[in-house]
Amino acid sequence: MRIASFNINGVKARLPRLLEWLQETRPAVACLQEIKSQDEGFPGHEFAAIGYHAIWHGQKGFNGVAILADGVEPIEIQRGLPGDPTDEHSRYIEADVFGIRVACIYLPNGNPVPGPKFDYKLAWMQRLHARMRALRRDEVPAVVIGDFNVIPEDKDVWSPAAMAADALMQPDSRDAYARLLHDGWTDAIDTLNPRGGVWTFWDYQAGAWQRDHGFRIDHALLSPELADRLSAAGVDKEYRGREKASDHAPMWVELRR
DNA sequence: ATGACTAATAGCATTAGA
Repeated sequence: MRIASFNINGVKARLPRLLEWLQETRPAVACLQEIKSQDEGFPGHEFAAIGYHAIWHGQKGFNGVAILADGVEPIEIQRGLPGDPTDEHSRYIEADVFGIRVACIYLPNGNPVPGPKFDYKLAWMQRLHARMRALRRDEVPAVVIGDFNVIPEDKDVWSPAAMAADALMQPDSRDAYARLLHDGWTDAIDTLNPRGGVWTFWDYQAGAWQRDHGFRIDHALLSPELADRLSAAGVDKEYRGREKASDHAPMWVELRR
């Protein structure tokens, strides 16, 4: 069973690419980030027409997340990341699908550093840590998947020097990511590609795609109950090269039944 | 090199992304 994640950078702008990817790769669950749509503008009927049921948490202009499931209705557990009632960003949605707890996240970018956006990123990561500890306590098979906006190690970026000042690879960002893993979560792509060199994002600018100047910021973290079932993980890289592509490529994990 | 693209919203530029 495949669970996939795709930062689509606009659900309306990306709709043809998105439908194409769903039909060609047919993941059981597809988590979307940056739908950049209000709830009422989300094209749920387009996904229903090809057999996917969806739940979503939208917002005007930017952010926004969704969970699509092949042939079943996701059972929504949580909308919005708990821990700060003043946070109005739509960056978290969690559901039970096929007996698995699926948390779809769009972690704040945090640039520029330093500043209030970076502070928000680190605070958001603390709240995510608390939520993930709660998931571990419940001992449910769980996957936290999406755009983490963290380059975990130097092996996960084409040029550590070029990105050194970026929020995505500040020591504070990396430490916070490592703390998530310390509770027993498995970074699926990293576990199966320990030497690194796997990218999920290529900037639109400066010919980054053509030069393969990318990095890995989209991750799937598996609870111990699910890590035992991991059989493969990868990136659908070729979709980054298609017409009107997102700046992210889809990534996925394959789980044994 | 405070650059370069792209999407969304409201325009005839600005914000946000990473």
